[in-house]
Amino acid sequence: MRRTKEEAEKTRCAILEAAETLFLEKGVAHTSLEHIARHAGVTRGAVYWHFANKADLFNAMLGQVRLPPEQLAERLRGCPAHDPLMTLRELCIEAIENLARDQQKRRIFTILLRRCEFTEELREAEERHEAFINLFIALCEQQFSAPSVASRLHAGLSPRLAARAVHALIVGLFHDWLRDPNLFDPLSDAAPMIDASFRGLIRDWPDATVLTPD
Amino acid sequence: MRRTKEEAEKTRCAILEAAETLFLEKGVAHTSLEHIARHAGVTRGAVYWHFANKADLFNAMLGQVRLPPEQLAERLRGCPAHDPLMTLRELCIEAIENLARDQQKRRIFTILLRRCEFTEELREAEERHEAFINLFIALCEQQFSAPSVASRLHAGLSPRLAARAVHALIVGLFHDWLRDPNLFDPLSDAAPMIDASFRGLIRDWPDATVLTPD
DNA sequence: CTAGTTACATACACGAGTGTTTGTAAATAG
DNA sequence: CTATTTACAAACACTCGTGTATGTAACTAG
Repeated sequence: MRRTKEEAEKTRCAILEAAETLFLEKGVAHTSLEHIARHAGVTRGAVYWHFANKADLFNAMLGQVRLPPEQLAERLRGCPAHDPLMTLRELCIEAIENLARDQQKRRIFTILLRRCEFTEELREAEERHEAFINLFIALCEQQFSAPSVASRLHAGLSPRLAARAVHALIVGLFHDWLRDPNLFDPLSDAAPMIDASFRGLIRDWPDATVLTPD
Repeated sequence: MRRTKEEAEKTRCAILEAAETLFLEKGVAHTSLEHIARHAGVTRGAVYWHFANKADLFNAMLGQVRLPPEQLAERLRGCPAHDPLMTLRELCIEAIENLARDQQKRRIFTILLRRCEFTEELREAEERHEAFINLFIALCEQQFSAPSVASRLHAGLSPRLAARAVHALIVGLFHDWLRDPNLFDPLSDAAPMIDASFRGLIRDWPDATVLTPD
């Protein structure tokens, strides 16, 4: 019962969706291709037709969305040179808000953070993801290194350390919130928390009331 | 070739150590009890003698050390009521330093954060661990709720939010550093980063020079 | 209209992993 | 000194998962 091209594309999506659901539910290693196929209403034959193996399917799943590290790095790379800190601040807040808004991104990032073991077969995905993280940290450090910014760092802090601190906070917020979405509300709480972080790093960081007047 | 009691205890430890090594290296789900047994120089018979199954072995491995969330919660629960913030600050810094010093703790925490999928069989361990995290956050919030502290919070922040921010930073630092130990040096960098966080939360947080005069 | 291709389903071969059972030599209790 | 555990090793039975090979009906290009 051969399907038309668009029907084939639909089964491909169904397989990706089933993988997403089951990976999230039972973990990547504990989900077999048979599980995925059945959940998608097809057989393993279809899965092997569209994907080479589980790692390939995993990578395809990740490729569907831009995850926070990638998006942050991308947008930070092309950001205006003037007032680099404010841009960084807004990007961080947006990243958290976006994760809360985009359900699929949320599921996939949860899988990455809490539902998979980065063993040999998933090494490629891991390295790609870590590369974006490192890029973000580097760009972040670059923002803090601008002369107009570095001089405003609190005593005891270097641009390097400030960048690490910002990234750690974001990763921690992601991790915590994905574990328990009741811990805080990204839409209302992201800004004050990020601002608190910047305030601890930069000497004359403006008041929250100035940043969010309404 | 029956062993004496102390010899049996040694093989038990050898199995635990092998499990630790292999879990860290290849992930929990991707390590079989056969692997562990061989690495420990015994057969699966010995493993099944000392432990009921993989989950039991995993729990025993976790039970060997107090992980940061547990330790933080414990020490924070019995901390002196006066100057709660300084105590909290020092506990946070110590937690990061301890993780860097204690190799075993570091390996086991890495396994928990990056080398295991919390599926059904490991649910018990996960819930126990999360309980300590939630306890720490609650105690942390309690510190920020003390009248003498809450009034010093920056605008836009609640004790609740401050507690979440502190925990997120710590989790993020753990996560980042365990991923790449070159990102920063826990022994020298923990204090300035934690101080920066508190400075962003509390209005009159003292200078770094005051806290570390030498 | 038909040859070739596509999009799968089905079947097969194989290994790996688990849990259990049985065997056994040595330690230990009495 | 004998009986009974202990602390495993070895063997067994079973399931699950993978990868591949083969079958096949429908689509599609010419």
